[in-house]
Amino acid sequence: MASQDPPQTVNTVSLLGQAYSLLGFKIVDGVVGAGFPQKPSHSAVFGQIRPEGSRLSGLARGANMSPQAMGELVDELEAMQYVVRRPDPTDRRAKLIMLTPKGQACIAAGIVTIQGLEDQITRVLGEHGHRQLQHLLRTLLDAG
Amino acid sequence: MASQDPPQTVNTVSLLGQAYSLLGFKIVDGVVGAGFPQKPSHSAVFGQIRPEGSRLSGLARGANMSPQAMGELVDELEAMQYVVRRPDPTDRRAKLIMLTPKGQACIAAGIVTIQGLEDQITRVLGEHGHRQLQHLLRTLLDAG
DNA sequence: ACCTGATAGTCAGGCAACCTTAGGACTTAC
DNA sequence: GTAAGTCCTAAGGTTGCCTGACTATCAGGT
Repeated sequence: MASQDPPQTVNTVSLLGQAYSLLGFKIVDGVVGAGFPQKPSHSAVFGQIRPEGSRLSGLARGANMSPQAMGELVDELEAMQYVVRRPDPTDRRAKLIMLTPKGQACIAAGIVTIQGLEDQITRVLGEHGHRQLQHLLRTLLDAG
Repeated sequence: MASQDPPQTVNTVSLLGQAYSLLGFKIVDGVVGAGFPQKPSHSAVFGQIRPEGSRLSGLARGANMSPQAMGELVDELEAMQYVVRRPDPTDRRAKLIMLTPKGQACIAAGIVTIQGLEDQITRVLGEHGHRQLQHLLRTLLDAG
């Protein structure tokens, strides 16, 4: 979403978008740079998959997308050997999406990358500023 | 970009993304609600077109996309009579994308909508909080 | 045991918003 | 006056999602 004001009067929404885009790419770059090739959309899986395994439909709901779209993401991650599909012992309709050791290492790299970014934000804004930013954003979201 | 932490430890990037997405949709909703149907991608044009007219290639650079993609957006806006293509008198290779009166009215509605949102943000965060949020985001972006 | 209705996953096809490659019209610099 | 660069367009591909239709399974009532 771009500004509809003259460029110098940048609005809050535009600032939010730029900051998000900047940091989002840095995360993927960091993880890819650590030797775990992936696409941005894959974080919809990595971001919420549980250690005991998650169901496709649950992942889809959590990422707010259709089960079909999530199925495609899982296909790709399975081909890259980050996850496997296993029959769910408690429900023969379902399959559990489970992380392989490689997938676990990828998530670990993601956590390291994100923590590094958070540290970087703290360095730029100061600890107080960083906390304040989070608080302001959360307040904004709660007011929705 | 989803969190790669457990859900309760939401990170800054995720917060930024949510806030951006929330507000971005509100802008388009506001303008559409004011009687100016359009797609979110069209704001890439409305957000930066100049009153004297802009060139396609300039708009494309400003929106960080290919001239071809921008051409398609302009095609759509032209079909909806928000803009017209006129030959640039100073360069016969180029065409100037110019707002029609309807396009100008649409931008005016956009400005009103954004101002309303900014006011809403101020109401939620307080004037001090809003200024602080902008300052923090700008600092973050400058540090790139 | 049987039918009904919901749920889990998959297959097929489609659409939006970008991209790259290629090329024709025109301008500017040497 | 030619070469190189810029402005736009045409054609086709990719990504990331969607809806619709289908099968297998489950859970509830009868």
